[in-house]
Amino acid sequence: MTPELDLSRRERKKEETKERILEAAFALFRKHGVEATTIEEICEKADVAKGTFFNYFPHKEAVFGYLSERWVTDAETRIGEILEKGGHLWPKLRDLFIEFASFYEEDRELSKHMMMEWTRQMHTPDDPLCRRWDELGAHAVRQLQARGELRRDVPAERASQVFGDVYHGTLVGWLGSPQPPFPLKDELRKRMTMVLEGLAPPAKEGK
Amino acid sequence: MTPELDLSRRERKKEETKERILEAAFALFRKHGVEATTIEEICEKADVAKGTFFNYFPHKEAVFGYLSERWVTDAETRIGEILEKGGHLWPKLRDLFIEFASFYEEDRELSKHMMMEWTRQMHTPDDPLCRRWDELGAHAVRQLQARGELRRDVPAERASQVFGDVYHGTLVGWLGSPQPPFPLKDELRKRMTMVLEGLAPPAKEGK
DNA sequence: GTCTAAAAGTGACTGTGGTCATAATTGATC
DNA sequence: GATCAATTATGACCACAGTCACTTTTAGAC
Repeated sequence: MTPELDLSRRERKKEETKERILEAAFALFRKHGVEATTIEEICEKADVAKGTFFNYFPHKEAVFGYLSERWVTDAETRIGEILEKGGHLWPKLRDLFIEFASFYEEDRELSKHMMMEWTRQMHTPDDPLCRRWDELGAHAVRQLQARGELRRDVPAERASQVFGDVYHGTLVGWLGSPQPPFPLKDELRKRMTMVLEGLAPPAKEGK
Repeated sequence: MTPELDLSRRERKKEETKERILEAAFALFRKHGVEATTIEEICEKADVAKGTFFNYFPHKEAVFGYLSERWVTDAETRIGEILEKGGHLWPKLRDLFIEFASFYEEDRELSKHMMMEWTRQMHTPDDPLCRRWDELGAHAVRQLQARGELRRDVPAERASQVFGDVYHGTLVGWLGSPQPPFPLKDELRKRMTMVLEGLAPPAKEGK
């Protein structure tokens, strides 16, 4: 999770400072809420000057980019593992994404802010993280197509975007739904299945 | 567009003030950009005190809620008109939404902020505008189902949400795509068609 | 007209976000 | 060790967002 390997002292210190800021920020967010936490409080807890915070993050909510980054990295790893193995991909991919939803169920408020920040990043042309996410999705869809689990006549990018939109939209809808919210994982499964079935390849006689 | 009908003087003045603030805000947004415009500048141009601004909007970007409101109202009207008439609904609905995309093409920066604000509203439980939007979508889908243009075995709410997610996701993707962006309307048509075809009712022998 | 309560408007005030010139630290070179 | 350039840290500083106690306006009641 923290690849410190063989960095110079300077680089290590930099990592440490960033880590301290992140830890302080999330601890305070969880304790007092995101809105109620000021950057100065984060800095005090992390024992750095205010200016230092801005050397690492352009604004308070940008620390949520760290969560997105971890999220995407995890997804890359887990999807990579699934693609290596044989058998039907779809049920595994679907269940993986449903499993990932646990993260959102854990802390709604934090998740809302992470989502807002993710959306902000989406509005940034050529954001590297969004790029990675897009490529990951397209890659997965190409594999589904290669194994005959998805129609081959739709561009992988488009199909992947549609899946992503539905996944993302469901999460946002859930985060905004009044308490108690609808069952997230169940709804995710149903919507994703709905979309997949619409993109299923034409049935062949055999099997 | 401005239903002044028979309001008391007080109500008329209130409307006027709000209108002045909105006009001033959008004029400045277009001239100097949203970030660069301060609330104080908006107030000066609108000739109101700063406190007055906050009587109408909780923060600067909330003025974009006005655009969303108009957007949804327009959609309600236009969709209502379409539903009243006969014939195939889908091509008309699809073209309507594609036509609505013109709004986003007109001013990308403004659209980004409107989208961000819309997303923020989505995170607010029981936001009345989001409710209206949801109900409108579900209603339209129910009509599609009633006329046999969409499978009847999927809940209208779910299908509507999926359409909404894809529409919204495509717009966000377009707003964040590097210049020159991909052709928005073309992509919208293709993605929406893709989803609809996946939800088409099983073909009957006749026709 | 006067009186009153409620609504709308006001701007001085305050706390925070964010900047930037400067200081301190690092590691490479001699 | 001394010197230097590049990187990182600092906190005084300023502009702005947002609040709130107060003033003004409005629309009835009499």
